Amino acid sequence: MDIQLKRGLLDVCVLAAIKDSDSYGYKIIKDMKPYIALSESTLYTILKRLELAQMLTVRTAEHGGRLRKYYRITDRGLQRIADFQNEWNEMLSIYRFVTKEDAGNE
Amino acid sequence: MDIQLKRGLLDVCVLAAIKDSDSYGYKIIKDMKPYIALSESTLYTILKRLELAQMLTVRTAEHGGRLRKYYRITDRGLQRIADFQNEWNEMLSIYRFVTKEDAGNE
DNA sequence: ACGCAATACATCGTAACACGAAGTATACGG
DNA sequence: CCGTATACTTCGTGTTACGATGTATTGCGT
Repeated sequence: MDIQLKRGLLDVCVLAAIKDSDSYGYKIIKDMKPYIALSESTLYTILKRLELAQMLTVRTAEHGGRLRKYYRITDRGLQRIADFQNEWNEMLSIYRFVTKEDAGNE
Repeated sequence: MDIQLKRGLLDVCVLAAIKDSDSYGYKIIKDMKPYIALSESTLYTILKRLELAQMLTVRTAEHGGRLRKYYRITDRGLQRIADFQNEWNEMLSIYRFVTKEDAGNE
């Protein structure tokens, strides 16, 4: 998928990936992979950005003798997902603009 | 609309704006405005990029004693629009991933 | 015991890109 | 003659996705 198109989707996708239950970096990448692939460096950048925007909180916990960072979505993060649904409607209107046939063309 | 979300849409929108008949900068901006707003500096950057990618051709013509650059879409540009329809399907699947309710939540 | 893949997170430099600001120049209405 | 619309251009900046690279631990096969 085109990298430019991904840009607006990635943040929301990461939020969606932790929406139902806390998750951590490696798992988020795996969960998102079937829908949208992203590299580790990208993910951790996004997670930091979302934390800064207070759309998620971080908690460090031990798992199998190793430290993991668990991410939990906040109300603000949930709101971001809700906002995305509105943006989707705008995108739909743009989609129709792009794909509309010339009048009298068919 | 979120700037990141716009990024993947702008190129295709500009192509769509000149698809049915040749157009020029100022008019393209006006035609797109109801769907997606963009500044002049952005538009001319995009037009240059699309020309480089051979998705449109440029022709300078006089109009009312003033020079105008008219842009015409090429086959490659039309193909880009067709490709966008496939990308849209990918986006739809991402949209469903983002907005799906937790199983057993309702 | 040793190596190697998988797990897990972090940092750095780069290139693409949208935008505001500012500039240039002409047409036209009041 | 002045302001607004038209029309295109250039420059600097901030955001961002990514590859490359590094660090460290677990667990499995042999």
